[in-house]
Amino acid sequence: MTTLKDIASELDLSPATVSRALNGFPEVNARTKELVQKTAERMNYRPNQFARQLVSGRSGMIGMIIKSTEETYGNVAFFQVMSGLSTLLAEADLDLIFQASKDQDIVAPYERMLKKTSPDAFILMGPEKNDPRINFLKSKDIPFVVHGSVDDPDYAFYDIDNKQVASSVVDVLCDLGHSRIAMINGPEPLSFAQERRTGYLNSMRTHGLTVPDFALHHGVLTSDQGYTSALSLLSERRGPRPSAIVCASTTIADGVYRAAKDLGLSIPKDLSVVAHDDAIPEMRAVNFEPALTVTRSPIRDASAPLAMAIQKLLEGEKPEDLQTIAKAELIVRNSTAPAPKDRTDPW
Amino acid sequence: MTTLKDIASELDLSPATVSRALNGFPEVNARTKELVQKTAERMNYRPNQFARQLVSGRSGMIGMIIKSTEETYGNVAFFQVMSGLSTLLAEADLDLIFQASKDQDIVAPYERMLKKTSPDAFILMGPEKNDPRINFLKSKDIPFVVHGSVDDPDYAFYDIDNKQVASSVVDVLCDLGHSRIAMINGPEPLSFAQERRTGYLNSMRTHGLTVPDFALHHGVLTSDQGYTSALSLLSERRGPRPSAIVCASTTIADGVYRAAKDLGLSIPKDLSVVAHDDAIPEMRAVNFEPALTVTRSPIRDASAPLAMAIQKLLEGEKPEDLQTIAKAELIVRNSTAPAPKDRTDPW
DNA sequence: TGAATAATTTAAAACGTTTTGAATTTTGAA
DNA sequence: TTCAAAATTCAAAACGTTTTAAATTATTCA
Repeated sequence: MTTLKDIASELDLSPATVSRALNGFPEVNARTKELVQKTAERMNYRPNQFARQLVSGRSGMIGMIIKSTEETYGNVAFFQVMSGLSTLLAEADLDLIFQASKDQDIVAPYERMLKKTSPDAFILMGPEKNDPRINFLKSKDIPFVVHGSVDDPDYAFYDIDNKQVASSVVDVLCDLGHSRIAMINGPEPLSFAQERRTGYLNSMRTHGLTVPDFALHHGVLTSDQGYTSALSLLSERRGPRPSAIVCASTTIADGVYRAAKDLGLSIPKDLSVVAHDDAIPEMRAVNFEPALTVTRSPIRDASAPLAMAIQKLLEGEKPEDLQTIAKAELIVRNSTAPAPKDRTDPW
Repeated sequence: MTTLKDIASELDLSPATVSRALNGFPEVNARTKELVQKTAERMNYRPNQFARQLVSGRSGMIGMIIKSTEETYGNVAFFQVMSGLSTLLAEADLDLIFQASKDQDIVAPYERMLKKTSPDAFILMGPEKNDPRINFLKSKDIPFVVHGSVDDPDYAFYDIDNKQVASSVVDVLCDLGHSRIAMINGPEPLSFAQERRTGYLNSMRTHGLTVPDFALHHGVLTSDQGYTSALSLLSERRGPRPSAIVCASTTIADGVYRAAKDLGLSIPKDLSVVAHDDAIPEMRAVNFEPALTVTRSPIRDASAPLAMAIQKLLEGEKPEDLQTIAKAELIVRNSTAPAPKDRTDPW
């Protein structure tokens, strides 16, 4: 291991000058700078990060913690973001520390990581209402960026406009004459699901439509969940069946398609289906039969704004100035059609 | 931030003693030890990891690098291992650094990470024949554990017995009277696929059976890949169709099921199907219709032996002594049956 | 040529631990 | 009591950078 001192004594310079030469400080003579760089190269010098961190107080690491669950969709989505993020951060010489935790106390792994590795910032996924992780990081004054948003946020975040996602879809369906529009939403505690519920309910109300309790389902984003919920919605046990279903994801829509098929219902003749499309590979809305109408916002698009926000935060920018809300794109395909003539009456 | 020195001067001790007291050295007086610990607690002392790393030369981090691709199956599998691993490593106070890389040069991200964060060891997934990453890490003398194995390994690894996976399945099918047994295998360059190919070919030969070129497919582990390959195998364009297909994963099997259905073939009456089951959630072999016969070895089972090997390596144990090969369990369900009477003749 | 100024380099401190080798205190036996 | 041995504590060095404040050298202008 060659050190700064080695180079210094080799060239009869002081470590200070060598340090400055290598870090591109302006006050060092052009000739010496070049000489130092050449020598460092020749002696195969690699700065010791530990020493650097000790004096700078910065680790150059970004923490990312997830609850370890068995839910593939969430993991795939998470992985997409994490992969993109790690690539972008690497360009800024930042590394990602990942931790899956089974801990009941969702703050504990943050404390542990902070003690152990002192990440310079965190990326936090899937915020919930009054999220203790957010409160914790605020109280410790650790910079963080949230994927998602909740509670009138004063922190840095990237999110899609989930209210718009839900309401735009309701608008489209109403224009087609639907009035019994059901929703199979994501997990209740998650903010995106709450936002979409609000958007959905608001838009329904605006159109003068009511929503009975049984028409709004919450659950994990799996095909089976979609199947079960759709079966319950379409069985007519609790009232006339919806003429349209709004799905939280393409996986949910997949289950809805299966249920419709099993019940002998044709999409879109008997039932219109719309979903939000996170653009997870291998669950492509275009490949559905019939092709699925969606609001689309690839989840991997989150990586760039999150990485950007992290870097700006580290440069000292204020969290409030690092909030991004993306609009989702509406793509009408073949899973939506005018409501069946005999089924336009509201609930 | 309270430091060792703060505690020392508070108690009129030397930093050395305080350090030893907190790290449980035996030569420190029991009373002082307790006193120091109490005071550290009271003053909310947190050792500075950077300083610690500087003197110990260890980062306490484990690197994990993956090629960023668009293939969900690979990602889900990877994620399973990584999640389990991070949880287990955390218990040993080790953190996982993750990096997805688009770099053409697959060694480059290792060099970068080594320079930047100096992980104490790496975990390497999906080894290929003559893998340059392995050579690189060996040349730099960095400890590493491989998930998978290749080239008569002299390094630490965890792998399942892939030859056995393939051959046991061929044995079962032969016992059922099958002689035209095709295989839809994983990506050609990956060692597990090569091992399974060898096991499959050997076992076929042992049973006196030949394998025409067109009966052995390589490709990514997706349902669509399974569908396409199965269609080609079952179309009889290149010869009589197989009476049994061996699949590299449950996702492949899913595609095979779809193809059989589309061609009006019944499983297992017309076609037997077997797969290897990594136990990825939401692709459950039991839920197939008919339930899928598999060799089973949950990919998450890799976490524990990998984590263990890492720790032992860091304790100085020799890589050659840290090799684990797990046998897969054969579970016969309803997707296998005796070969159709009129189709027992070999290719 | 000399003074003033600008450009470059330096020595030393700092970051907060761990560890080495020496020094001090305590204990036990004579 | 005294001395050797054991137990405990200490001062200082080491880890390899960055940064501050001072010192040196080079340049410019009169």
